[in-house]
Amino acid sequence: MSKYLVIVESPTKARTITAILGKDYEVASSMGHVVDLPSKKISVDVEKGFEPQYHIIPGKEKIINQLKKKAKNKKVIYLATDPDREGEAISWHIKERLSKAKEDRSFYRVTFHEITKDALKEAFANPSDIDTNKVEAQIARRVLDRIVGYCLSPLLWRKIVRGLSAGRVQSIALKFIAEREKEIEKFIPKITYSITAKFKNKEGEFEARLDKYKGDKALFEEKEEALKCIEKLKEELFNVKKIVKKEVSKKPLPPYTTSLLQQDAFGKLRFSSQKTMIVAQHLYEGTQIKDVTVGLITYMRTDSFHIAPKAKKETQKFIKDIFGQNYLPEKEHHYKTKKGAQLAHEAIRPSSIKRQPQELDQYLNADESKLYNLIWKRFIASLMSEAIYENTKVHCEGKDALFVAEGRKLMFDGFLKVYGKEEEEKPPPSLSEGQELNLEDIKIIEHTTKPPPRFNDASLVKILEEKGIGRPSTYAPTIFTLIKRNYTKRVKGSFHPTDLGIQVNDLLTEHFTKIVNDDFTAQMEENLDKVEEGELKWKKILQDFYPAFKEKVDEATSKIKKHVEFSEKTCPKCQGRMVIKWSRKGRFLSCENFPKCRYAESITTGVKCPECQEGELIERRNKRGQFFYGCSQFPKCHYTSRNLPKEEAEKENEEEKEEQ
DNA sequence: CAGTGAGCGAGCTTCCGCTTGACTT
Repeated sequence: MSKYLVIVESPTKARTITAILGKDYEVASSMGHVVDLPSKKISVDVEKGFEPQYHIIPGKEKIINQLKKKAKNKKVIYLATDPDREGEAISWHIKERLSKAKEDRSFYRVTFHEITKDALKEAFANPSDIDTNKVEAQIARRVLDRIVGYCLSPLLWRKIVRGLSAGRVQSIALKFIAEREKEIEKFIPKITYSITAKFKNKEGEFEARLDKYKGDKALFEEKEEALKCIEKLKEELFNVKKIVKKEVSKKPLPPYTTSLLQQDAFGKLRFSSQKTMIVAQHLYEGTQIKDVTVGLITYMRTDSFHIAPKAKKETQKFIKDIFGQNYLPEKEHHYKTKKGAQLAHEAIRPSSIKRQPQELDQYLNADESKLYNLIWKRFIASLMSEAIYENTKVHCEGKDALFVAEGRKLMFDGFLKVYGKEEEEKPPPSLSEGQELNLEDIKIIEHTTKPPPRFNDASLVKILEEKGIGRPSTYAPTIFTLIKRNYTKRVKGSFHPTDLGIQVNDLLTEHFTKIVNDDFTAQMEENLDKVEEGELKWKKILQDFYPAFKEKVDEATSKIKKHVEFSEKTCPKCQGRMVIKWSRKGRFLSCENFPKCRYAESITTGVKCPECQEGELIERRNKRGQFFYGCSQFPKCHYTSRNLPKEEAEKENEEEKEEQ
C-alpha cells in the first residue's frame, strides 16, 4: 500500500513519475483543470467584487471521485501539477475539493521542470505551500476573459446574428486576418527598375548589379531613366576597384517550442496547426517498440527552450561520436526565451537522440515519421556548431557608376549537416584589384512591389506568439474557432476573412478598440505579474477594467442598429419585405412586420428535388443542430442530402481539377 | 456508418486555458 498520493496533470507524466518514485508513491492525474466557471452563465458577480462562482467541470466528477478515493488512506498528498499559473490554480482547486473530507491530511505543493530522478528528489525534499499570489493571478485572468467573452458575444448575437463569439484572443486573431485583407485590397503595386550587367575578363564572366549611379541609389521609377542610364553606361570603362572577402557564420535555429513546431510543420509538411498537434501527441504518448511503449518526444505544449542537462549531454556526445568534435560549438548557443513565457516544460525534443528517424520508420505512420524527423533534426542541429560562409563582394567602378557582384561559399557546414539548406551563391571568378573589365551585356530588371501575404497557420501562430496572445495549448483551437464561426476560410492554406468576419471585426474595432489592440494582452500580463509578486490585488485589475468596458458595451448596445438581412421576396399577405430570422431549427423567412403580420416560410435553395422533381430543397436542421437538405414536398417526398446535389457536383469537379 | 424533419416568434448561443478520451442507432 502506497503511503503518499502525488497528483499531476497528465496520465503520461503520471506513468513516468511512478517509475521513478517507486512503491511508496501512488501517482494520479487530473487531466488538466477539474473546476471552472460554468459555461451556461457568466458566473462572475460583477456587483460584489468579481467573485467567481465555480463548479466541477461536467464530466470531471469522475476524476474528482477517483482522486478522493485514492486520497482516502493517505496522510500526505503532493500536488505536483505544472509549475506555472494554470498549474498552481489546478492544484488549488484540487486541494479545495479533497480537503472537504473529514480525514486529517496534509497537502504539499511540489514543482519540477524536468522529470528526472534528481529533479524529483530535489522537489520532494523541498515541498511548499500553494502560492496564493499565483492562484490569484490565474483567477484575474480567468475572470477577465469570462467578462470580455460573455459580454461581447451576446452583443454580437443581438446586433448581427446568433451564435457568434468574441474574446480577448480570438478577436485579435480575427483582426489580423481582416486588416490584412484590407491592406491587400487597397494595395497599389509600384514598379521600379534596376540594372544588371554582365562583365567579362580572361578568367570568365559574372553578373553584377548597379548599386550607385552618380552617387545615388540606382533604382529608377521610370523606365526611360533606366534606358538613358544604360546608354551612358555603355560608354564607360570599368575596372575592379575592390574585392572584399568576409567570413560570416550562421547560427542554428533554437529547438522547437509549440509555436515554432507548428510554423515549421506548416512550412515544410503543410500540416495545419491542429494536425501538427494531433501527430505530436501520438509521438509524445509513444508507440510500441520491441515490446515496450516509449514516449518518443517530450511534451508538445511548451514555450520554453530549456533542455534537461542529461539530454543535452547525451546529444553532445552523440554529435561528437557521429560527426566529430568540430561539430560541437566552442561555446554553447544561448536561445533567448520570449518574455512572458511560463517555462513549465522543456523544449520539444526526442526523448532520446539515439532513436534515429530512419530506425523508427517501421513503427510509425507516414505523418508521424515526417514530424519526428523534423523534431529530431531541429533538436540535434540546435546543439551543433555554426555554419561558416565566405562572402565575397566585388566593386566594379566606372566614371559615374558602381556595380557590385556578390557570392558566398560554404566553408564549413556545421549544423547544416542535419538541418537546413546550404545557401550557396556562385562567387565571381578570381579577379584582382585594378583589373580592367569588358561590359558584355547590360539589361533592365523590372521589380513590382507585392501586397503583404495573407496569414496562414504558420504566420498567424507566429504573430500571436510574438504579441504574447494565447498560449501553446490554444493556438490550434483559436484557429479552429475562427473557422467554425465562419469568420474566415482556408483557401489553399491561407486565411481569407468572410463577409461575416469583416463585419464582426469592424464592429469590434470601432467600439472596442482597446480590447482588440495588440498590447491589451501584454498589459494584462504585466498586471498579472504584479499580482504574482504580491504588489497588486487581483480584484484591482478588474476594478480598473470593468467600469469603462461596461460603458462601452452599453454604448454599443444603444448605438448600433441591428443588422437585418433582407431577402429578395415580399410578403404575399401584406407586401412587407421578407427578412431572414433564426429559430432553434435554423433560418427561416419572416415578414418584416412581425408580429402584426405572422406570415413565414422556409428558405429554399432554388435547387429542384432530384427525386420528385416537384419540390425544392430546403435547408433544415436535425435534433442535434446539424444542417441537411430536405424536399419542400415533405412528407410526400422523403429525399434528404447532406450537401446540395449541385454543390456536390461542383466539389467533385474541383477535386478533379486539383488532381490534374 | 448514416440518418436527420412536419412549423418556426422561445430559449438558446459565448470566453481562455489545462488535459485526454469519445456519446447514438
